[in-house]
Amino acid sequence: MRISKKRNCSDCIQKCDIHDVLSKVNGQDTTVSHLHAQYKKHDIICKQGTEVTHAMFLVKGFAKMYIEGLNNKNIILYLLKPPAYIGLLSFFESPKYSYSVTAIEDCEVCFIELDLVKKMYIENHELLLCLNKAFGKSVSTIFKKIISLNQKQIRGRIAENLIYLSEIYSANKFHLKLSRKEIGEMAAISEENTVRLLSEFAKEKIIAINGKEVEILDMSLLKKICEVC
Amino acid sequence: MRISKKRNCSDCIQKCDIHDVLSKVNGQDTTVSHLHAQYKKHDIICKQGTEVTHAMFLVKGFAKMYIEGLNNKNIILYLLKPPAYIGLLSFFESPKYSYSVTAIEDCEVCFIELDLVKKMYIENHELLLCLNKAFGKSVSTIFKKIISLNQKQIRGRIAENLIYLSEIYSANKFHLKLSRKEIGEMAAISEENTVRLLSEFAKEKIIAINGKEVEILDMSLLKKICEVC
DNA sequence: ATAAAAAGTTGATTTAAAACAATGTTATGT
DNA sequence: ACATAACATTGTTTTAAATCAACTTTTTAT
Repeated sequence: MRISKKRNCSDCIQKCDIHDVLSKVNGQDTTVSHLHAQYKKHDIICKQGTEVTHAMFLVKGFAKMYIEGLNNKNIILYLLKPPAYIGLLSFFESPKYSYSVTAIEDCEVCFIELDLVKKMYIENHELLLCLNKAFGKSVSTIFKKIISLNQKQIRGRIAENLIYLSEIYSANKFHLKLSRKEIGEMAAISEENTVRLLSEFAKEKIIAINGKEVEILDMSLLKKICEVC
Repeated sequence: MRISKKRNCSDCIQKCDIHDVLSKVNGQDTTVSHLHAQYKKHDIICKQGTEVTHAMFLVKGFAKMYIEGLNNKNIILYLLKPPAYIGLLSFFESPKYSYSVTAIEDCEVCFIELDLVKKMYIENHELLLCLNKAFGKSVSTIFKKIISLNQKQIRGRIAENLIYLSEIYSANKFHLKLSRKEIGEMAAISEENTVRLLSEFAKEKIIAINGKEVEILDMSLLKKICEVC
């Protein structure tokens, strides 16, 4: 973590739900400020097993949300794309993070006092519904992940993750911020197998890959592979 | 599902949080009644993909909570022991169940109008915290499950589940309501391997098994196997 | 009481993926 | 500019678990 400084909500490039709520309550010009922190690539934003001290909101930059497993092997559940709540799953009465979040590129995170969020969560119906909805969505995504990781073959899992990355970047051609190892961690696959499968897909003209540049050439076939394997 | 009839909360053998809250608000004698339904073993209490219509509370009998996967293979996340909320995870703004719950023995379930729960959830701080806490706990359990299913060997996973069953039944000797196939589904293992491993443990005098009767003879060794594999 | 279905078990083979080893390429630090 | 570390790739072998087949036992239905 690098620079940390207080920033007024009205100066923020993102307008989170909390800001929206405060705006409605206090008028357009809110005087609330929160700590904003800058993270460089590979910096840990929150660490599994540590105590929750703030609600966090990703303002800028992508991050990965993962569970730290055995033998230094992680499983990446999903990527966080701004604007997004970080650590939301632990907001619901869990004193410690049960997963970690790490920047995969330079990020900016807004730290909101937990007490303020809790107070507003209880007092504001709209915010409560909003946060709960985001939460519920995370959970159902995780259930699908469980089935995928356990019941699909690695080829289908890599295909699935390529589709996911395409959706996250809203493009069929994108620049990866993840290493091969990390792509593998998204699918619970070894790095060597990840490379092999990516090469296979390239050879089959399903994707084109050049270093970190990836382009999906045959999305419909990728989707078929995803369903069948 | 068999018999369904309205039952007054004060007549219920369990006193859920909602009853507790209503008691405090309206005095000890609440006139609220909810539909109670009886389920036989194997009856589906809620089905993945169907719409949430009520909040449900398990009053009597054990049930399994599972995700329906590919090729008719389920993964059982955990067992529900009364008193317990059913379908709580879908209460948080998910219109459809993302998992299923099925009775593993005769069960009684209380159906609470969703609107009532939502109203009380918003109006009552204590209930909100209570439900959120139960929810957060489910989620962190699921994360551990993900690591276990993906990173442990099947021997460790079976050991882990035997320990879990012992905890659920609060005894080192218990009568299984689950089939071998279902035990396997708790650990994402085939039925044949499940039987093999149970036989191995019996052979090694770690457990004694006689049909559905299971007794854990060496809990500390089981825990070691669970950690190492 | 009996037949059929479901569940449990055992043995053997196949398969999918990890693991291991070695080499090459790219990025980073000095 | 160069050395080192990190990342990527390729080839091969090993391993863990699934799958398949066949049989036995238990439970359920008639």
